[in-house]
Amino acid sequence: MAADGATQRAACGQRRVEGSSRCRDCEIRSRAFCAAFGDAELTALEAVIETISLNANSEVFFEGDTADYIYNVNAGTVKIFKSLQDGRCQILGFPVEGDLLGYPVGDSHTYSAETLTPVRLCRVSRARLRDLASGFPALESKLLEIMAGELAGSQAQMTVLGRKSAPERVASFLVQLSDKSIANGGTGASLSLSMSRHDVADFIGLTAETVSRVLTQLTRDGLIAIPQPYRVDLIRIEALRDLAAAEASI
Amino acid sequence: MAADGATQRAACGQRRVEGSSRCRDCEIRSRAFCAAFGDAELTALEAVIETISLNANSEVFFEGDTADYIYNVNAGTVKIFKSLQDGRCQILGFPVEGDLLGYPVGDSHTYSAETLTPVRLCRVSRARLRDLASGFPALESKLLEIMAGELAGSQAQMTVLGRKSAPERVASFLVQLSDKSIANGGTGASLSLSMSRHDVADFIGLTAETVSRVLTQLTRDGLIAIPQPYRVDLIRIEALRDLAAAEASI
DNA sequence: GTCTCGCATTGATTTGTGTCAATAGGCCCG
DNA sequence: CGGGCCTATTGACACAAATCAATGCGAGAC
Repeated sequence: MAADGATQRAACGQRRVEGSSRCRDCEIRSRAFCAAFGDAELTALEAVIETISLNANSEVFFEGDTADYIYNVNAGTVKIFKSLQDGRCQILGFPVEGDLLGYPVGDSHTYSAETLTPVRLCRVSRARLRDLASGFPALESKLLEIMAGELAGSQAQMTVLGRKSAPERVASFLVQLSDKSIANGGTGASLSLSMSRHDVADFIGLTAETVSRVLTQLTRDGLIAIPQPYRVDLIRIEALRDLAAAEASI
Repeated sequence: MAADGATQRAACGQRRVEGSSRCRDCEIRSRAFCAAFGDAELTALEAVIETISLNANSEVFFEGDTADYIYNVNAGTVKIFKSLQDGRCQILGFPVEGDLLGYPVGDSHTYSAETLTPVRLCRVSRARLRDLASGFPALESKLLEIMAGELAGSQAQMTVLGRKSAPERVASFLVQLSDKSIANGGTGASLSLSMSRHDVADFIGLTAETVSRVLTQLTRDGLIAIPQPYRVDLIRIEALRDLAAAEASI
């Protein structure tokens, strides 16, 4: 799903603001924060939302930037990350369609965001959203639900980063992608990665070489197959889950 | 670690419910989610809040438990953590007075919580809180703000766990404690730890031995002093900040 | 007072993962 | 079609932190 979009990239401006969008036709509305708005409120929402298209490998915002907008990913994959002085990088997540980008509170962005593939975003001014929210308590309720989900996700990832071995980390990553794919209607058995080995490594706290070695080993053990570098088939997914779930099964 | 608490539990009442509390006299109300309530609403709040006292080393709830309540720490220190099957443990944080325990959404707790010191908690039924919230949009707004702050904190910790060296991790931990102490009105130069070396290690993704070695080295280098095992004086705090802030200074 | 137990510290050694380096494959471009 | 570039893979080696082990210290029990 990643590479095909490259055609759109063409020679056009890296960031195209396409103006107001038709939220009532939006296919992912039910998965985004916009789900908080009923049909009646959609007109108000459409008035404050802009749609933006970005090429692959372009920045959305940097850590420390004033946070004037929040975004919703409409299509494509983004990486959000924190950088250290010497170039080390911790990737915090890979938001895809339906995911929120940027927090609804705070003055500035606490992480950087960069596209991995061509991406379509919805952008809303936070000031305007705040005005809207005063009339719709359901919005803050929805945002709260989203933030709580993200917090639980970060805490699971803290466990991966702080306490799991390299094979457990890679398995956790693959299972996570698989689950997300299933949630979006896929089978979860064949994954299309939109990020490099290096990005995977920066997400799970390893190096690209170690990720590569572990993937090779998992292939030898028959848990996965890698027909192309950016495609992973999960052959023995229960075994992968066992490896990933060093977690106590509550 | 859940096991040791079992001994103490027998002797004295492990959990004393002290009944409704007087929120208008509460000294930490401005730091807790209860700050969302104005003086007028305090009576309603007092009606649904219970105060609980716990000994050190007693569990508040376990990961997977049905989340009927959320809690606010009133006094003392708690640890929240996730356990792996083989006993590995990742501590997610050390909530202290003013901090929220448990999420306002979701069916069950996503982590376990255990006291490190004697603790006083406020407990609110989530169902009752939901009823209250329908009348006060400020509550969800406040909860949203709290969750966003916690999310930003987890993401900073992900960077510590995924990308920092042992000395950087220990320095990050000390600076974080110092900042929290300053925020609560202290000088931030002399810290009283309420957790063991082992707990520190489980928080920053090391072993107790490594934490001990790093602390010894920092002492030799004159950055800190350790008059007693549970007390740390930060002598050259700028140097500690430099070490911790491998972060790009935005 | 002495015994015991848990925790912190320190040392010796091992090991998992990082680092450095070389090779190979895919893709775009001229 | 060949050249350059980027990424993935693989190997050899180094090193940071884990593991294993021993000692010491302080608090509570009796």
